[in-house]
Amino acid sequence: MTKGNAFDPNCPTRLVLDRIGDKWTVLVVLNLCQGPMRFTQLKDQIGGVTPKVLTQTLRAMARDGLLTRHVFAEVPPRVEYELTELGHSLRAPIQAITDWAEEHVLQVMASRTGTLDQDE
Amino acid sequence: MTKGNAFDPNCPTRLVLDRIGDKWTVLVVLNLCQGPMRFTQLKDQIGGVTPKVLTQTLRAMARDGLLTRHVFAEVPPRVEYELTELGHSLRAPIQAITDWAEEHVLQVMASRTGTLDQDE
DNA sequence: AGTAACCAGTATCCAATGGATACCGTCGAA
DNA sequence: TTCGACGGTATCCATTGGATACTGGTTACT
Repeated sequence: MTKGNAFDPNCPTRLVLDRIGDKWTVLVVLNLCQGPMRFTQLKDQIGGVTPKVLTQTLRAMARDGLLTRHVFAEVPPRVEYELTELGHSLRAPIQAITDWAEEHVLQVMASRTGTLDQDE
Repeated sequence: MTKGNAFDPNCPTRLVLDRIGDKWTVLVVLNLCQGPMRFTQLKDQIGGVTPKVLTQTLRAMARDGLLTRHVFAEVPPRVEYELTELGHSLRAPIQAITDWAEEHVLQVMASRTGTLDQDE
């Protein structure tokens, strides 16, 4: 459908782009690739995320069908988040982005600090 | 270097992730892939972006070495933005993301609206 | 002569978002 | 009895994003 006009703000692709463009979403996917995980575990893994924001992220991702939220009726409470098939399918493209980031971070940092002596 | 710990907030990969995770950055790259472009042209192509934000985005991208900003001493003024080699190298991973978005947007929308009758 | 348009932005203001911090209830362990 | 684990909320504030209006030099139009 309407290939390439993610430039149209009404294009649904933009909505999807907004979600997966989210910093935390990317990190959540990368974590959950390895299997289901609990809230606190996730929070500890992903440095710097506050519980509020993590909750928001997870809820939004669940709403979009990227992951499931499974509450166990236990005490202490246990909630597991697990990628859906859809969520798993995001892994490859996200990996492409993070690979790029890791590969080129030095160039970016060099450019950012005005050090223009990168010759790669 | 330190593969996989984009989870550490101090990891430079996070910084890069923040930039390329930016909605407008992605759209700018996609536009500039086809060749250099002027400010207004870019603004018109990318629906919904305000000049202030576009300026911010372009400046940040230039700072990070993703594109160059070429000012022509003409009147009316002309400023051309062009991807650097580094910027071009971002195309593939970004394309992977947008392709995913276009492929799965229906599933996401279906999940979002609660319509669970999506079966490919 | 006056005026409007072009271009690449600023300036200003307001709403939404992100993030820091503190707190909650339930239960078992010390 | 008080503490900690767990999975979050509640509250507050700073930063950001976005909408709208404006600038200035020149040329084209009326």
